[in-house]
Amino acid sequence: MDIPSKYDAKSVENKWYDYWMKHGFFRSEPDEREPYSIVIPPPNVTGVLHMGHMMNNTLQDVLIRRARLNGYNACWVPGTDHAAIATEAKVVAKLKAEGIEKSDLTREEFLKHAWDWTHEYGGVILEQLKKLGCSCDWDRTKFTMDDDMSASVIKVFVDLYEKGMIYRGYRMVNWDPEAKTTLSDEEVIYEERQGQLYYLSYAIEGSDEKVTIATTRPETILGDTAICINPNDERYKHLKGKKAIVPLANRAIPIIEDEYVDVEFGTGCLKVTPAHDENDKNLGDKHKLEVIDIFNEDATLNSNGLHYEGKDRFVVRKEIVKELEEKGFLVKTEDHVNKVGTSERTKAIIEPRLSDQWFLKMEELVKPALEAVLDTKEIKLFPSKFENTYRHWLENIRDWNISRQLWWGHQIPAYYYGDGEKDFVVAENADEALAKAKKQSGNEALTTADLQQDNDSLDTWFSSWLWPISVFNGILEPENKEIEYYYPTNDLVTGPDILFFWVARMIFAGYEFRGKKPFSNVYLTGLVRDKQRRKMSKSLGNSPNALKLIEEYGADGVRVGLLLSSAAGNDLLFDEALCQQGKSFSNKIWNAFRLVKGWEMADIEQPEYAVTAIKWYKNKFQQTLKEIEDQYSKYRISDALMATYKLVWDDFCSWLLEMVKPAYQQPIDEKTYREVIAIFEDNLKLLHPFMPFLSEEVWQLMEERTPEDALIVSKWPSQTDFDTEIIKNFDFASEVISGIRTIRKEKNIAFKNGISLSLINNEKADSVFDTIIKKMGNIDELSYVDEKVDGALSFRVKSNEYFIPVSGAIDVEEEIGKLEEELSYTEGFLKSVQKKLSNERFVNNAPEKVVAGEKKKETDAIAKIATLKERLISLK
RNA sequence: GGGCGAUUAGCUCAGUUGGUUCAGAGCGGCUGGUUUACACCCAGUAGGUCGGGGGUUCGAAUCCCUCAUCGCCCA
Repeated sequence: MDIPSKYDAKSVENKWYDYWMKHGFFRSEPDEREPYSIVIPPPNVTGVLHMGHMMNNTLQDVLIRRARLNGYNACWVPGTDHAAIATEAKVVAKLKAEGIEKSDLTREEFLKHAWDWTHEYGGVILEQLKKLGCSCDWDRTKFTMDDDMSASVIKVFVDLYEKGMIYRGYRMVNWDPEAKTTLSDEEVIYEERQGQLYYLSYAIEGSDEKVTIATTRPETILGDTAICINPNDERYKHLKGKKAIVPLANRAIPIIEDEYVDVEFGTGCLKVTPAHDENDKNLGDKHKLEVIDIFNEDATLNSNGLHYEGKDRFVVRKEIVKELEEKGFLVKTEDHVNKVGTSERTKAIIEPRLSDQWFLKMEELVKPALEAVLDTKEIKLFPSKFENTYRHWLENIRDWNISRQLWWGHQIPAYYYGDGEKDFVVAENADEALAKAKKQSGNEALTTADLQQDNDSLDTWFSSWLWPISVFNGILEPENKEIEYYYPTNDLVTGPDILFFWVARMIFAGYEFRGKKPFSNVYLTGLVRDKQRRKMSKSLGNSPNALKLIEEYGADGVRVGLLLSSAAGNDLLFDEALCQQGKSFSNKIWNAFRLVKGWEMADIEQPEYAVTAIKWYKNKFQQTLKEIEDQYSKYRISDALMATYKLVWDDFCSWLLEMVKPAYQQPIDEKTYREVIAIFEDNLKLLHPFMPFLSEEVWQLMEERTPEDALIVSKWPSQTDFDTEIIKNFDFASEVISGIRTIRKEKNIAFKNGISLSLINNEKADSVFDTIIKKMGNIDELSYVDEKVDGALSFRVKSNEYFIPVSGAIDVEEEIGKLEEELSYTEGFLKSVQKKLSNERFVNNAPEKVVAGEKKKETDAIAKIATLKERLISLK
């Protein structure tokens, strides 16, 4: 068979993915095995794969493939999220481009467009995940707006309402004037902006006096309903009980007192606009102030805005400052940096706004969620540093505003039958609503036509917080076989940016609706950044095209590249060079396979070096496997990969294969061959979670396999005891080989020229690796001697001395120089050890083990110094 | 403004409860090497007063204090 020297990822990836799919290896159904389940963090249904997804899903695939190899019934549930604001915004923009305004459409018409859009672009991202090798159970693919998923959301809403946990309130909310909807606190991003502080002069009613206030938002003076001073502020005491006149509006407003006012800020005198500021609203409630809302829903001014009606808030800010200045109300302006809230999705500046919204009480939901993560550790966060952040958020949480003024999403199941504030019912459908409405109103004549369903829809997260339950239909049929089997799920892999949006809320939902945690472990990945530490984003254009990367480096190469430097919770500075490293690794494994595959077997005796080499590798493999298991258990996936990488590249390829390799064009004995193949197979199993395609390809090329024998469903190597002695002996031998190589290099002795080696075995080193030293160093003759060999080059490993005689004169001066350097270094080392040992307090206080270690160092150093000195004398 | 975390080799990071190797890895660098699996390779090698200062201890990258710089979360 002629195998190309370069691994060609493109030609094999689709082949194996189809094969795995065809044989249903990703499929999971409840059976007698122990389950291992993961639910995917559902990406935006119309989104495309970006680096964050790639990393996130690679990690999930590693976990799920490893679980599968470990004999679990592995189930990875894929799906997508309807992403209310983002998707609605895209559809609105698309319609606009076609000359259609959303306001010209009915809800039904708009939803039809939205569904068309979803069907056209929906699920592209899932196809991309397949290219990456993700082994999701695609038959389970869910969408947050599937009928059953929607029904779950509505049922939960009704339940919570009936429990008194959902209420309607007239509250200050975060208003996105661009999307014309409210946002939850978590969807607001605070940014520092350079602005100005305007000092405005208000006249005092019935006097010539004026008072100056400082504000960052001069346009809101039209909504002012009070001036507030601190009662402890001597400067303004005389104003108590008086009234001030709002400039331009000429309204008289009361001057109130409250300790809330910071006397240090501005002039120590505050204008109060209850309709447009959270703190002012609180003041207003406390002092029973009038509320004047000056904005429309798109943040243009309404009729309270006088002659500014219809103009945008920022246009008005400029114009009103000009007018105030012209009319003498503007005292001065100062530069001022302030934090403004912006919409996570539309980037619009958030306007605090009073409106009727739906809220979910948080107080009770938070308790079990805090306990599970911080006390019982029923749910573990990796890395644990996020526990602090989690605690802080949960302890300061406010009720969750769950209504959105959007059409794309789950419509709130509240039905109004009258104009009164309480003339509504909450029900799962119109029929039930009618029955409830009749009962509640006492009006038996009501018909469905009299009911008006709430126009708002629910926050996207109000559906995704149910995800681990609803994908198994655990809301509608709480005792079905699937939910009982797969829930709680095992691991969740997601970014820390949605720790609050999603993770915490799933924990709330899990305890509230199942009385159980939704998952046991949460692995929080870092954000993917570019080399300059900038977040990957479309606007910066610094996000590489995911599919192009796969094409260039192979899915396995990209997976390895992403995992190599992605310690949990640490940001990943993405560099394509890492994918190149992954690709090189693929090629390395490929070529190891080519080498082994090319060997001719013969009925010859197994050489001693091969016996030893294989014995060593088997122990080394076990040692590494133990390490890898430990790293997996701590979710240190990149460390597990690095350990695998070094095992395969260094120990397997560079050492084992070189050690057992037959001479050029010579056959290999059958026993060694079989053992190397078995070892190779075990390596492939360790590699499979990271590099599924390459490992399966090599596995299948090794021999004919039935589908049941495919690598993806093979058995993970089991752990056994291992002998550390042989590993130590090997390490010693490898230092000897290294010494030989160094001398060869320094003296320009080509490897093909055999040399002889003599040694004084002060260390009483085991001779078991001698045949290997001979082979790896191309040593013709290896002899044990008692005396120094004159006229030979030498090196030392611990206190052992090695001599390589060379033809012609050796450079005595150079040799002496080297020896002296080594001697002075060792003497310095001995001195520091002896200093420690002569310190009584050290000897008395340090543990015996440590003292013994130091004494051993002392003995070794003394022995080495002796050999060095003797050698020097013989040369001089 | 409040809270949390970080600062170790040119880069990205390990370093577990303070103590066996006078601090480790990968990448990159440098030097040499291609008839004999792989130059997407092999071999060898250099590189760090563990951010600064102080303290506790027989002993500190590790614990405490302080300063500096950076990041994240919240208001």
